[in-house]
Amino acid sequence: MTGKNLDGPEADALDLGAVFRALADEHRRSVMTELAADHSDNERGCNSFDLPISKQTQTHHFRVLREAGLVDEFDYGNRKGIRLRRADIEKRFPGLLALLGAGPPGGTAPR
Amino acid sequence: MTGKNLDGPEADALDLGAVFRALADEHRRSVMTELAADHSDNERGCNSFDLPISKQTQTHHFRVLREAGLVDEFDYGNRKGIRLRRADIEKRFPGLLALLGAGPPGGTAPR
DNA sequence: ACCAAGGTACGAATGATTTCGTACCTCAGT
DNA sequence: ACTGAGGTACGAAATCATTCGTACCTTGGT
Repeated sequence: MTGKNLDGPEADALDLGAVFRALADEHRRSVMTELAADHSDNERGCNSFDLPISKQTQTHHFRVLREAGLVDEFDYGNRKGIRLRRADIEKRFPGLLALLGAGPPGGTAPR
Repeated sequence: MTGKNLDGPEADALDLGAVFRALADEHRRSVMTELAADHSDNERGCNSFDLPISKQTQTHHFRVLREAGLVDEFDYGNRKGIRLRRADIEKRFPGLLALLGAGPPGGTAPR
């Protein structure tokens, strides 16, 4: 098989608490910010995020994102990919993804 | 004096991580949801939220909300009040407060 | 069949959060 | 001046999160 889907919650079942908890972590938020910024919404290799943490910890974080319903995860045994669940997120929490762009307290347009 | 203001971060300094961390807790989120729902934005007694936790713990939670920049806190020695920093929040993270209404996974209009 | 790269499972250590007990403070009313 | 309601400070217990070490699995290539 070319890719097995690991599933998270249904679109309507996304829980705001789980979502905020997922986005509270800096590493997970950086992943989500990158995903939200790229509007092509292509599947992306889990290795392509430059996370300064061990792979075991990365496994943990990607799992949290999936269980919060923020990404779909694809397991190729060898390699893994995730894809932003943009439509589901926008449907249930419109505007949430746009917030990720407001990132650093310096703002997008300093002064 | 009739009310001393305890201060949190400036409007431009609101940190997304701190905000998400603050909103990740169920009790704090319930407070914020109530505040966001009432558009009068009046100062509100800290006692008026029916939190099922001890007062020491409430002190802790209100402090977290203030330090995240989500509310202003007013100390009357005897009694305390908080007020939603709606304008500041909307300016820095537009749409965030609206998300709090999407609360329970049942949705606002179940079938 | 072997190896290397990427990933997971399990468990442990560390760190942060949540919670409350005890003690104390402040104002309003009596 | 006393009391009661509401709040805080400090500290401790318990719980949850983050992180990684070790061991193992899977796929692709040699």
